[in-house]
Amino acid sequence: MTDADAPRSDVHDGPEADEAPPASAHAPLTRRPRAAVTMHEVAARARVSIKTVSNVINGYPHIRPATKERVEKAIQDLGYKVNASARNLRRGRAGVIGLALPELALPYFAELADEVMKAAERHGVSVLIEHTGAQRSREFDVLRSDRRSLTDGLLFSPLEMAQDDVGALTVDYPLVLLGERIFGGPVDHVTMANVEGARAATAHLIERGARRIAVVGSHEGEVVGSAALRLNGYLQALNEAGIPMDPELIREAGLWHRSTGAEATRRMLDDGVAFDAVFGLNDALALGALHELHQRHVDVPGQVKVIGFDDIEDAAYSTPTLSTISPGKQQIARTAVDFLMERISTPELLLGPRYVEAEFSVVARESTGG
Amino acid sequence: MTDADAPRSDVHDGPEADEAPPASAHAPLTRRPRAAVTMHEVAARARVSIKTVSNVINGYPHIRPATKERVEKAIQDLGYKVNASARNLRRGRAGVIGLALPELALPYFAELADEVMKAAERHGVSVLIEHTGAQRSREFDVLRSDRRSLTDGLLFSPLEMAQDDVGALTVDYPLVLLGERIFGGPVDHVTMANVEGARAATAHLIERGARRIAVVGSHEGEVVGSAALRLNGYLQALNEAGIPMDPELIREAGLWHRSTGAEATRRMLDDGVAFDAVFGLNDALALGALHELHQRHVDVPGQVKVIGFDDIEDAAYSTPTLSTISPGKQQIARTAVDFLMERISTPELLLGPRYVEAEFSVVARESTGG
DNA sequence: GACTAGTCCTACAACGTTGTAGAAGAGACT
DNA sequence: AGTCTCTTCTACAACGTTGTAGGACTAGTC
Repeated sequence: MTDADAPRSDVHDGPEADEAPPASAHAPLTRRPRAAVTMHEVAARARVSIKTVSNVINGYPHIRPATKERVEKAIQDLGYKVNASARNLRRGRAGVIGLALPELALPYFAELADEVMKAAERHGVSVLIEHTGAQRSREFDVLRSDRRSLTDGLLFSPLEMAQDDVGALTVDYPLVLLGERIFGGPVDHVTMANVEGARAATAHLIERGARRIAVVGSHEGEVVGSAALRLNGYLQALNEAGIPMDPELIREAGLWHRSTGAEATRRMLDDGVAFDAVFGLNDALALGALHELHQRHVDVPGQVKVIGFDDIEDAAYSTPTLSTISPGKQQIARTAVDFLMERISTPELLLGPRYVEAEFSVVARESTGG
Repeated sequence: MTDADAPRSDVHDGPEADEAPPASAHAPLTRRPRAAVTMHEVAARARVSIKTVSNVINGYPHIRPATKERVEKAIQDLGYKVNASARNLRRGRAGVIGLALPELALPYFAELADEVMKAAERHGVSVLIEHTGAQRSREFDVLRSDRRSLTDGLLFSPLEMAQDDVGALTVDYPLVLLGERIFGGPVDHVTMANVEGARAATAHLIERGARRIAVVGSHEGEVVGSAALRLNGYLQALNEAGIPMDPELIREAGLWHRSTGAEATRRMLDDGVAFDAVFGLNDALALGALHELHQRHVDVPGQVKVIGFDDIEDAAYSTPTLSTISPGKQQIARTAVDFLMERISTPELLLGPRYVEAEFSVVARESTGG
């Protein structure tokens, strides 16, 4: 049972370099620099065909235990790793999905990315993250980028594209849209219950006795988009409660950062507008408002109640802790990844675009006396 | 000038499926499901060899302008995109680097990832992010994962592996280590000036009059690691100022979250330990401390000054705003990516492991009286 | 008008894997 | 013994790209 006389069948097409230089004891310290082990080498060592190695790796059932062991040992010994490029080429699939979002430094997107990665892991795929930097042109670029061929599909969360750009969503790879910039496109769309969530946030403030509820973060003239939808929910709640809307209480903030939230609040205070609550259209804005109110020695929740939207982690640790709407990030991520993987694995199934709004909940914390 | 009679040279090995089914008028509405355009089809349309298409795409200089135009038009017409798997297989390079970190939901890592992606973009490569969830076993897994063949190299930021695990860093692909868990490994290492930064933070508190400076976030028994190094810097600063160290002021916190920072502070207050400053070993801890001090109506910076470490974005928007040490995240990211790309593109250059500490700065904000 | 030196293009053979087809042998049933 | 089925394995040909080698021109040189 020596190695030498084995009938090495499939060896002729293996790399010739594999033959040891005859009897010249080569310095074993010279580690071979970068020659990755291939199936051929494993096959030669285990004295099976390269296809059998492939079969072992892919869990093909009809393999004699002895053979399987021999192959597995050879894999161990040589430290073999499958070459993903070759496998992907052959299988026509990359095992990678793309996630395009504005910026990881924005907490909501970092947390979303986190959930997406966890969801992707359940499907055994990796995630390639791409930044758009919230630049319109880069959002278009991402859709047509060469990198698309590195991924089997894309989760796309635009922040600048608008309803008119719906045409750009017609692409020849699986695409799932996130967010609320575009509706009714030709693709699966997973989003949060913006209108209902905002209505609930506002209703929560009303329940706690607020009557002059300021909104921070509106976007003048917007029709869809988080700002418009959430403002809509706010107006619905006021209406339901029979509270008149006061335009002075609706404050613009282009970017939804703490700084802009603080600034909008500052202006409102400077304008002398009376209010007993602030609805920040996202948590960053609300935290900014909180910050400014504290600066001005306005008691929260005593004089002014504050609520946000998104339930980012910070909201639980601010001073005071921030009430907010939890939009179901995990459900969004899971649904989106499930949809995408479904499209990827059964492209022949030509079902129409699906639309899902995740379930939200009101998280009552100190900032609303909660 | 029809297409039909063109002498289609290189076509015999093109996909046979391309031939239309004989005269059966197939419903034109049935969009061809998923047959990506290949170079073969572009070549056939432009009536050149497939290699010429490749040459055009890769900017090979000796191509007649007319030919080039014809090829480019065909690419346009067919919407051709190169297949990354095939290219990578052939080139032996993926154009993707891995970034393994504990969790994106931790602000420091989200911001680091952001900077890494920007740095990667300058090199024209994509970033595949992997979570370790701060689990020791997963940190080992990441180093040996199958996914390594999807990437040309790895930026690795462990949080649980320790000095003893240095052996695991001997891998056969380019690897750059981040963080301060392991030193003196066989790989390039980029980190921040933990000791010096912590010393500066402590000195800053001393300058502002603090004498009983509590530390929140220590890790008992740790020798390397951010906790140990930063504690070390703290002790050095005390020593330089001739202030005796009081063990009661050094408070443990395993995880560096706001909640644990708040809790450690709470315990310290409950214990009745007197202190006039808190050095949170990271910003999250410091923000937690800030939160707890506020709950207990302790004035910051009046009664107690607080400083953190990392300069996460939140630090600038807390109430009061948090002084901190800015560790040079951008420099870290850029240096790490530069090192990695250098290793990837010139693997034959066997230079020894390099070690870089980024430059830090003290950011004085309200929490230390600004 | 033969040589050399480009220029522009093509054919072929890889890269490392997996799907398809099928061969060889063992066992089970006529 | 002959047929059938199942198990276990192998050979071959792809997947779509690019490096190598070289062929067919054109233009310049002596």
